[in-house]
Amino acid sequence: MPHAGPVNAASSSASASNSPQDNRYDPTALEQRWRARWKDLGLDITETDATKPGFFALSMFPYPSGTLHMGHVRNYVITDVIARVQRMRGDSVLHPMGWDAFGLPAENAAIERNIDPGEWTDRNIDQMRDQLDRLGLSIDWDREQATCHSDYYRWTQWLFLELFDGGLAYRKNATVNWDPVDQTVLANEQVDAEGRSWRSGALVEQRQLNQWFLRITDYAEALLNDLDKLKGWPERVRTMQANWIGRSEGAEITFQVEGANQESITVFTTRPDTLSGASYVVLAPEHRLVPTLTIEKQHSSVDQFRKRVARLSTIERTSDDRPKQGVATGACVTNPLNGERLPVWIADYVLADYGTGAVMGVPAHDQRDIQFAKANGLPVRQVIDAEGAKEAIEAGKAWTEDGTLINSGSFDGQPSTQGKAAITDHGETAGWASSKVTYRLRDWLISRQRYWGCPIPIIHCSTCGVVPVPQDDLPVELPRGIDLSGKGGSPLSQQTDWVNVSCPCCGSAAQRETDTMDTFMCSSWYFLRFADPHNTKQPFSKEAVNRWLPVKQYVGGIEHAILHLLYSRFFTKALRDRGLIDIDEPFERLLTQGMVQAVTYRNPTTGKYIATADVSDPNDPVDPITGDKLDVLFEKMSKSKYNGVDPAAVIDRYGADTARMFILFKAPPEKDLEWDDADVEGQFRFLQRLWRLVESASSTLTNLDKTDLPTDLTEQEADVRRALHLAIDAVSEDLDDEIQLNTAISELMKLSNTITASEPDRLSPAILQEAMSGLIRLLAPFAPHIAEEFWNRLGGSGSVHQQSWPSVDTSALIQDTISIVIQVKGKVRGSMQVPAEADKETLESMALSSNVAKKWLESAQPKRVIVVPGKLVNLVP
RNA sequence: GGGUCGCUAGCUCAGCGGUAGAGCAUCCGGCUUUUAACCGGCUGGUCCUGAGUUCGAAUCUCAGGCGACCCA
Repeated sequence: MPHAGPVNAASSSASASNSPQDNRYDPTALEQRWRARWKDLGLDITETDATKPGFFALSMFPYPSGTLHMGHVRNYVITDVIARVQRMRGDSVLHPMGWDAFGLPAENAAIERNIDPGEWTDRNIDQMRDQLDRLGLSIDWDREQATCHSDYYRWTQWLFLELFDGGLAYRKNATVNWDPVDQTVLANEQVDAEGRSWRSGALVEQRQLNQWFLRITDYAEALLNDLDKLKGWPERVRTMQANWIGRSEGAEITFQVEGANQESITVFTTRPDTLSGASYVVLAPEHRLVPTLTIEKQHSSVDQFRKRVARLSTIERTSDDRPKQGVATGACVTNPLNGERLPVWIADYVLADYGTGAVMGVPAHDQRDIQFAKANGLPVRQVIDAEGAKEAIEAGKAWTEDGTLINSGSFDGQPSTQGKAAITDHGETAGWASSKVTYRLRDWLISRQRYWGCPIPIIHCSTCGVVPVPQDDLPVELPRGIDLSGKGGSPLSQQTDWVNVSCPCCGSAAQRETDTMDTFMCSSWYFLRFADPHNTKQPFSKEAVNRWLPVKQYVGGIEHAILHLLYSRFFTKALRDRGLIDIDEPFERLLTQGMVQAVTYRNPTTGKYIATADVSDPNDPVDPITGDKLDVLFEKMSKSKYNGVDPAAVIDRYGADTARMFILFKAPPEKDLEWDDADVEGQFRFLQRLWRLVESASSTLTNLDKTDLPTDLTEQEADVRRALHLAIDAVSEDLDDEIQLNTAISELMKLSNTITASEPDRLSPAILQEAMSGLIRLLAPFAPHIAEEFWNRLGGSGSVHQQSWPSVDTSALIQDTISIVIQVKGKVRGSMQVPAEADKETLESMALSSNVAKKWLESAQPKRVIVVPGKLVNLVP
């Protein structure tokens, strides 16, 4: 902040009652006072009145890092406005908060500073709860949950066992993503497009390990199809999920391997219509047949190649702009359609766990195949013809569009779209093909080789095998007070006292599972627990879930478009199939809020960021050391870019209401928001203007009770009423469907401008009462503290937050006389005042006799007159 | 390469066939011992470009440009 704040700290002795001498806006004292009052009144406690409609407003719960940042503030304030409005609209609102409290930062803090991760986390939770509280969020803290507390995670374990019982949790040996920095495996969703860990940013390696998975692929079809039901979700999130699931229709085709052994290779292809154009078959280097098929002479080059590929990430292997590499195995197969001999290669761009781990190479009609064929001297044969196809292929570009089959024997002349089914059917009859649907989605790898997570409730017994911990023995508590090094395998495996148990089945010596669960497991069901937070018999009752779920409005960051949102949808469907709940989608409406950004200064030569404080002239920023001109950018707030703004500092200076108003006004919720100190000041000034308006109104008003409106309104009074009801209409509109909190606030500004301009002391008390009562109620969800103060100063009864949302009186919108535009040939040339109910004929004759017509038509009769009642008259000469 | 979204005042955004609008900033004045704060007022627009539809286009259509995001 560049200069001292405007807040007068000396007047903080205000009491909860109206005090006339207290005429400065002092947010700090005022906000504390009202929050204490609300707490006493229990305003934020969830109503249990089952006759009211239930409304579940939920923010994505945070990781308790200990410090609240602006992104959190934006997230929770948006949800809070929605929750408060919905309460005023008469719903019973559930607005809870919790902590996604397992995870690596706690463990790393423990390793670096020798602090117990549990204590560290609890301390952070206390700090963050205090910080959140200062924002004036109407959160029901009685329902708070922390995923790292055993009264929560015992139910995470219980649900794991449910999934295990249903065959949805299983263990397998697989090639998995290994994060070398965090020393643990990761799910596919947790590796970004560049092959980096979503948390540590480290390049992920591949390892062969025995791990726990959840069978999310069983739900691939349902997760894809039900996206259509999610009308309240942003289109792009649905598209991202659909792409991630990656359904593709095609066929499996079996090629017989030549020679003595009876082996065959099955490939998956989405283009069975191009089978005649196959000029080779490629196996993933990891494919199980590679050792058997490779001929003697090729052994060493194949082995070398396999070792080299093992070091590459999936991204590196499949990226389009990288040359495709491979080696021949020396084996050959027969094309079942035309009997041709095709060589078998292995190549980096074929992945073992996608499809069958083998593909047919059709260079003319697949871009990666043509690159591979060109690099390795393999033939290219066109089998689909269309305008421009031949030329494209000759230019080295695969023709992937539809066309007509050629060079395909009896299938020649068929459209390729029909050819797909025709060739698959033919192969099905002959026994070498079958139609098949595959997905890009893989099963969810949930094992983590870390300490601070939910223990997987499994016991390994040498006689009984994998044995679930009996549900009555839950929770399997994490051992506390252990030594964490951060090196070498799962920390739990070194806790011999904890690991060694007797088998629940046979009683012989056995060992606990020492991996913990992916923290996304904990967050995949927390919304259900909020419905029934204190249940000690089960994770939640069906009745409670039916009362509150699905979440009516979910608010959070776009970064979870796939991760958390896909996992939670899967959990919901799996738990429904286990009979535990009745809903099949957890989140009815989703709002993905944009980032909070702030200005950064970067030296384009060195690439280094310069702190704002070190930039002497923001209009001409130069590097204080090198003197280079700096680039000015807006980027997400972060420590490394020196552009973070601490919410606590803003609240200290301006109060929570200003912070809320700013963050809501500055950009629509879905868009990125650029922090600007000047605009924060602007919001503070707006609240001060309201303060003065209330001051001046208080001389007229002694209470806000509704009284009868006068029958004859002055023009000014009619204007005020119209402004009020227009504002009610506009703000209400902004809260439905597409949530536009920024424009809602600008409507409040317009309304307050109109009331102020009309000189409140000249309005009759009933008009002023209606206007002020309406304005304050509209303001209440956005700036809850100051609105409460206003409500009380003007003698309103009870709390403003217990009032009903104002409703529109359409009669107030009607005007006696309105302004009508006169156009000549579509150009606006003037206007006239007419009675609101004037009909077309009247309007036409009035327009024709107007000065405007005389001036622009020059006494000529117009050929055509277009009259739009209430809007305009257009004279066309 | 494909898809989605966007381009309106210096900035952030409304408006989505019928007179281009808010907030902030700028500028000028008032108040003030000064600074800050506050008050009042005025500016400010090829609505990205081009073509089309229409009596009339920021708004609808097409083409292009630029930018963001997602996918390949």
